Formats: sequence, C-alpha cells, structure tokens
Amino acid sequence: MLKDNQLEVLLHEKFQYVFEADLLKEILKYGTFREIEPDKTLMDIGDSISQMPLLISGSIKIIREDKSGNELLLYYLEVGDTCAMTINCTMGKKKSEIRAVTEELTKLIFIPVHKMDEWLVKFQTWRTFILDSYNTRLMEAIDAIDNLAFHNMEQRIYKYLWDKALVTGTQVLRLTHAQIANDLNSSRVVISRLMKKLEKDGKIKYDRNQIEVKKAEI
Amino acid sequence: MLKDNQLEVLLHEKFQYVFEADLLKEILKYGTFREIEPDKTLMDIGDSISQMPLLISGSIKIIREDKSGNELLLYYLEVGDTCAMTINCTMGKKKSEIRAVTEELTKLIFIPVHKMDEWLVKFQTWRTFILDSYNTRLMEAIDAIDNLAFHNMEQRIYKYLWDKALVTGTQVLRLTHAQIANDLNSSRVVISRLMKKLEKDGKIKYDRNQIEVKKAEI
DNA sequence: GACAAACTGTAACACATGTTACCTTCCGCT
DNA sequence: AGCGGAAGGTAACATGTGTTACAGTTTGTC
Repeated sequence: MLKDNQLEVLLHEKFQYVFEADLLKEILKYGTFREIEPDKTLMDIGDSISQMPLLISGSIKIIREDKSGNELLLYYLEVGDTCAMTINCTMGKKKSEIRAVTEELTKLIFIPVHKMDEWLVKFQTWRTFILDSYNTRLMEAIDAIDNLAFHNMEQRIYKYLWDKALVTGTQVLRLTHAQIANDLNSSRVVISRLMKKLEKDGKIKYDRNQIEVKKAEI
Repeated sequence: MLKDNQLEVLLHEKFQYVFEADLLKEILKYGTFREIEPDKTLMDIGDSISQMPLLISGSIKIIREDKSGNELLLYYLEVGDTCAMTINCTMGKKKSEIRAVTEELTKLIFIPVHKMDEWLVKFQTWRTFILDSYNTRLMEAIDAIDNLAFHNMEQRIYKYLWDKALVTGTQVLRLTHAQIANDLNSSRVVISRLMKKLEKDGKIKYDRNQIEVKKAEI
C-alpha cells in the first residue's frame, strides 16, 4: 500500500491535465488504491463488478473467450484508461463479458459506483473522460473487427507484435510462438510458419523467447 | 414533415418510459425531425457530424469499410437507439469511422450537440440513456468480433439472416445471395454454396430473391 | 415471343489456415 | 555429463474460403 501523499503525487502526475482539481480531491477521498502483479486476472467472464478501475500505471489485456475456451485478445488498457465494460456493468448491474488480465505490474484506483454518477453531474472533466473512454474502447473494438475481417494472419501477427511493442515501450519482446497463437486464436504451427516469413521479409527478427519488431508497413 | 403534435405523440409513444417529462419537452423544442427513405446513406466514413440522431422508427445498418472498399455489416440500430459513434464525433469533433444506411423508411430526431452535454447534467434519464447506448454498441461490436473470430461462414450466414429477421420483424426476407456476400465481406459463390447446405439442414428455405429463416441452433 | 439482365447452381482450382506428427535445439536441473 | 521439458522447424495432409468460368433459370421489357 502507498501512503496517501504518494498516491496524491501519482494521481496528480497522471491526471492533472485530465481532471479538475476538485475532482482529483474526490478521487483521493473515495478511491481505493491497489497494486497488482503481472498476469493476474482482475476480472473474469461472468463476474459482477461493483467498482470502477482507473489505471494509474502498468497495462491490462482485455480478452474475449467463447464457450469452447477459445481466446482472443481484444485490446490493451493503458495509463489513464478505464474499463468501459465496467462502467455499464456497475451502472446496469450486468455481468462482465470479458476477461481482464494484468500485463505488467499495475497500479489502479477503484471508484465506488455511486460516485460515478454523482461526478457525471458535478464535473465536466469527468463527463468528458467517461464518454472519451467509451469512444476509445468502441474504436478499439472496431479496430479489432477490421483486423479479423480484412487482414490475413500474417498481418495480424505483425500488428499484434507492434501493438505490444507500443504498450510495453520496447521493440524487443519476450514471448513465445505459443503465446501469440493463444492471443490470436490460432495455432502454434501456423504462427511459426508465418513468423519465418515475417523474418525473411525483414519485419521482425527472433530467437527463442525473444522477438524484435522492426517498423514496417502492414 | 410531421406536424408538431404528431411528432409529440410519436415521441411519447416511443420514449415515455425512457425519458422524464421535462426532457421530452426539451427534445421536442430543440430537436429536428426528419424522415428518410430506405437505402439512403445517412453518414459516410470521413463525414463530420454536428447533430446526434435519435431513432423513432425504422432501422439503420452500421457498416465498416476498409481502404480497398471491402464492406462488413457491423450491426443494426433500431427504435430507441442512437449512434454511439455520433456521440463522440460531435463531442470530440472527430470524423466518422463508419457508414450508416437506412434499412427501411426511418424517422429520426436530430439533437444539437450543445444540448447533449447540457442534458447530461440536467437529466438522470439522459445520462442513463447515453451510457446504455454506448454499452449496447460496445456489446454489439464484441458480438461482431465473436462472429468473426469464433464462427465459420455458415454460422455467420445463419446469424446474419436471423438478426435481419428480428430487425425487420419477418422471417421471410427479400434479398439476394450477392447482397449477403456484400454484408459479410464474402463472395456470392461462397454464399450460394453454404445456403444450399443450410437449406439441406432445414435451417432455411429459399427461392429467387426470397429467404425464409427457420429457428435453429447456431 | 425475343432479348437482356439479374439471380442462382456447379465445377475446378488456388490459397490460407488448421491439424497431426515427429524432429531438433536450447535451457535448467541434478 | 545426462536428463527432461519447453521452444521452435518442418512435412504432409485436411478443411474452409475465395476465384474464375460458364450454364441454367427467372424476370421484366420491348
């Protein structure tokens, strides 16, 4: 746990240009801070949610799964993001349709539901934040649809790697072909085959457990 | 054009349980009514939007297109819906990422942008409505992702037909294989092939320009 | 009735992706 | 050093989907 003043410093650092001063105070007052290790499931399909998370640092994978257990990575949440799903899960008392897994060490503030609605009335910046969040998520979902509908697996792999490089802030990734296959709902053999092709085309370079992504056209 | 009192009757009929009385009055005062024929493009990719539509009757197809002109039907808007895209396009002054085409004769009320934000502060029912809209759209986008990621073309065709039956309110549809191919970003031959199979399995029945959808498991 | 256009059926083939099986290489452990 | 497991390479094949080409049928129009 952080001391209050440390949390305050963090909040200001990340959100001073997003939220007005009074709102920052309220967040500090009513929010609950939590720090979560990498690869922890924050929320699973079917869970009910009573608090809304606000991402302070780290990143979170949002994953969709069908009944047979096939998975698909939808998008990442990063600093300053919130989970749009949660917004309505909390407001509408519905169950989660997705799984959220921390990608790295992640710091969050949880906001109680009743404050969410209250702040929509009181704070212009909160309204903008919530609507922006929804919109960003909707765009990301549509981006995911584009990938599936209009791009082949080779393009999807490259985009997956590049996105991951952006999120983690490094072009050298530590991950295996099997992990990629899992996130893209494909199979390891297919990934290996196409990785070879991507390397031949100079778009990536890789060794066991390590992939370097180069900037390239999709 | 409708006379004011006719519009009032319509609005009440559709929204009396959604919006509080004062809000209905404001909508009548500041909204602009429009009636639009089937198969008209309401909004195209790259358009700027300055008004938010509220669907009174009819239905609207939301379509995504890539740079090469390949199309994909995302979902339908129905009575009581609004276009979530628009919400942020108006607020954030961004351009549309999708195309909206009327499926049938459609009645709409357009709301000026500045009222949107004002009402978020003043009316609880408006807040709920906007957040619900976003959430519904996000769920529909995720549903579209599920289809693409986890279902084969045969299942996608059946779901497409069943959804269309729900939207239009009849299990007998007037459409061609080529139209289906277009909406699913496939090709006519593929659709014909799989339609044959669906018919053999008793899930549909069809003739030239006409398809009867039967209730079946996906 | 003749004709053109639209709609559907079908075959043959190309290509992308998934599956299975087995092999090699690398790495950590004892 | 030897072992076992994890990661990756490769081949052979199965399947799903897209493409091209052409034929047959229906529909509307003159």
